Amino acid sequence: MSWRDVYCGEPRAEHVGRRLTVAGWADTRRDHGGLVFVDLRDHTGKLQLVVNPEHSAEAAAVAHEIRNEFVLQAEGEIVARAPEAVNPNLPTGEVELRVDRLTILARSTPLPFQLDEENVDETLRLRYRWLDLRTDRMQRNLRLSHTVISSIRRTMDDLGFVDVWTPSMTRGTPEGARDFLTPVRLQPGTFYALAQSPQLFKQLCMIGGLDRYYQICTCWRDEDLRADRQFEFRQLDLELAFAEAQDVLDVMEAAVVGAFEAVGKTPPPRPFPQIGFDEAMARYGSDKPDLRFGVEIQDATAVTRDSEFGVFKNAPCVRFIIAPKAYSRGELAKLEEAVKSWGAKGLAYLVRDGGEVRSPIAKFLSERELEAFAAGDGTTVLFGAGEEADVARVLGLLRLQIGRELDLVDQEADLFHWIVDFPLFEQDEDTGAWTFTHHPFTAPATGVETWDEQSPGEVRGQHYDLVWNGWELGSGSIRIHDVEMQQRVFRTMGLPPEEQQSKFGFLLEALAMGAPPHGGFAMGIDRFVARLVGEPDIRQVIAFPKVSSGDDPLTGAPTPMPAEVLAESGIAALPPPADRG
RNA sequence: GGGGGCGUAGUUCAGCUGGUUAGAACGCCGGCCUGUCACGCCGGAGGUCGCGGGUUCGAGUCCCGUCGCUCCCGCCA
Repeated sequence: MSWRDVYCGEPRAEHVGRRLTVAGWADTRRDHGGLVFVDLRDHTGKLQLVVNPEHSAEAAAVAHEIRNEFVLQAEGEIVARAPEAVNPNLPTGEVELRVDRLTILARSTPLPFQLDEENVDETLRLRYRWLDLRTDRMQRNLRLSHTVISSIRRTMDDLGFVDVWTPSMTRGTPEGARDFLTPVRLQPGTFYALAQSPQLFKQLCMIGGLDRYYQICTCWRDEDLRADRQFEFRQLDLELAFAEAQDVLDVMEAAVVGAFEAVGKTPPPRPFPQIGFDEAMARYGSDKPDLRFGVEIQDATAVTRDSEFGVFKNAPCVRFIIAPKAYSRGELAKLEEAVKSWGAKGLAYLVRDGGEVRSPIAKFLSERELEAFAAGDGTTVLFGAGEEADVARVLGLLRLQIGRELDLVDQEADLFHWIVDFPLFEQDEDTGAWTFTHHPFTAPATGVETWDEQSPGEVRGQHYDLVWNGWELGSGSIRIHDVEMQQRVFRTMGLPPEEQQSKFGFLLEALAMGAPPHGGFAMGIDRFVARLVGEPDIRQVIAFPKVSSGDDPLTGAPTPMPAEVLAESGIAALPPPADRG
C-alpha cells in the first residue's frame, strides 16, 4: 500500500469524484462538534478535509482527537465545494476531501512555538529546527538552495568540468584563518586540520591533467561567526588549466546567470563590469563596494594641505562624502559616535541648510576649501582625515550607513562587479612585514617577472573578487605555475627556504614537474543563495546552523572533550567551561 | 578583545515620570457548537519580569555587575 495518492496541494476541480488518499500534518482544525474541518498540509500546500459523522462515525470520532501538527492519513472522495464555500485564498479551495477513513499516524505534543508566528526567537527556532523546517520560509529556502546547486552542477557539467573529491582532513596552514584541528589517535600528539579550502589540491589536479575541476565542497574556518559566516560553509570551487583570467570570469558568470534563471529571477547582464581595486577603495572605501547608490568619496588632500584647520593640515589624507540631507546636531552626534567605534578620532562636517552653513570648522576654512567642498542646499559634507587606508575604510562604512539610513539603496537592483588589479602584497601595519593580499599562490600581473623584494607594494596580482550589491561572493586568481616565481613570492613574504620546503615542499615539487598555466575561483554558495532568496543572513539557508557563540542549540554541541580522548590524542587536558574562572 | 541592540506566560508583544493582585492576542486544558477556513461562544490553567547585587517605604521600571541571543569592529590567506 502507499501512504498517499497525491500531495495535499494537488487536488483541483478535475479530481472531483475520485477516491484519493492523502497524508500530511494537521495545520489547523475547526471542530464544530459535529462537522470537523482539518487543513492538511505538506510542502506542496493545504487541502481541506471534511469529516461528517453522518458520513463516517468512525472518522468523526478520530477527528475530535486531532491537535496541531498531528500526522494524518485520510481517505475519501474529492468533492466540489458549494459556490459560497469556495476558498479563493487556497489553490485547492474549489474542492475538499470528504473523509470516510481517518488515521492518526503520529501525535504531537503542544509545540514550543507556533509555525505561523513571525519573529520567533532564532535560538528557539534552531533548538526545534525540525519544526522550523516545516514553515513555508524554510521549505522555500532549502528547496531553492537545492535548485541553485543543481543548476550550478548542470552549468559545470555543460562546460566540461569534472567533480573531483579532495580531502577534508589535511595539513594545517598557519597563515590565513584559524584551522579546526582533528587529533589523530594513531599518532598521539599529531593533528589534521579541516580544509579551509581545497586550494592546493585543485592546483595539483591541474598539474595532474584534470584540466577542468570543480567541487561544491564544505570548508571550515575557526573564526568568529557573522551574518554571512559560519564555521563550516559550502563553496563552489573550480579550477581551469590553460586558462586566462577572462576564461575564469566567463565560467563564473555563466554559473551565476544560470542560477538566476533556475530560480526564475532576471539575471544580471553579462559581462559583469570590472572595477580596479584602487578605484574601488578611492570612490567607495571598500573592496566590496555597494554600487546601488552614489554618495561617492571625494579627495580633498590637495586643498587641505595648506588648511588653517590643524587636523586637515596635518593629515596625510583628507576625503569627504556628501550626504543628501542637512543633518541635525543630534544626528551628527550619532554619526560621530559611529565613526569613533570604527576607529576614527572624530567627525568634521559642514551642513548647508536653508542658505546657512553650520559647521564648527567653517571658521578655519579658506574660500578655496569651501569651494572644494561645494554642495547644494540640504546637504551635509562629512570628512575623514588621517592615514589613507583608515580614511577610506571609515568613510566607506559611513557611506554604507548613510545609504541605509536615508534609504538611498535601490533594493530592486542586482549589481554584479568584478574587483580586479589587487596589490599582490600588503604590509603589516605593526611589523612592517610584507605578506600576500589574497593567498601566496596568486600570479603577479601579466609581464611582471621580478620586483624589489624589499618593497613589493606596487606589484599587482591577477586576482579578482566577485561582488554582488556589496557582498563579497568569492574570489579567484590566475595561479603561479612557475616554481621560481612561487619561490620569489615566498621569499618576498619572508618565508625562509627551509620553511618553504617544510610547508609547501610538495607544491614546489609539483610545480617543477610540468605545471600548466591555470587559475580558478571559489564562491560562497550559502551567501549566494541567501541573497538569491532574499534572506539577510546565511543561517536561513542552512538546515542546521550554529549561533554566533558557535553553539548548536539543537544538539548542544560542542561538548567537553572526554578525558580518554585527550589521553589517547596526547593533548593536555583543559578544564571544561563550567570549571573555568 | 571592543562597541550597539534585545531579554516580561509555551509563543509574539504591551506595561507611562518607580506605586494595589503584572496584562493582551495566539497556543494549551475543559464544555457547547453540522459549512468553517485566523470558525464561534463559555470557562480554566499557566509568570523566579534572564540571573545576581544595589538605591528606595516600595523596582518589570532606576543603578552596577553578569549571562544569553543578535548586529557591527577587530579577525575572516
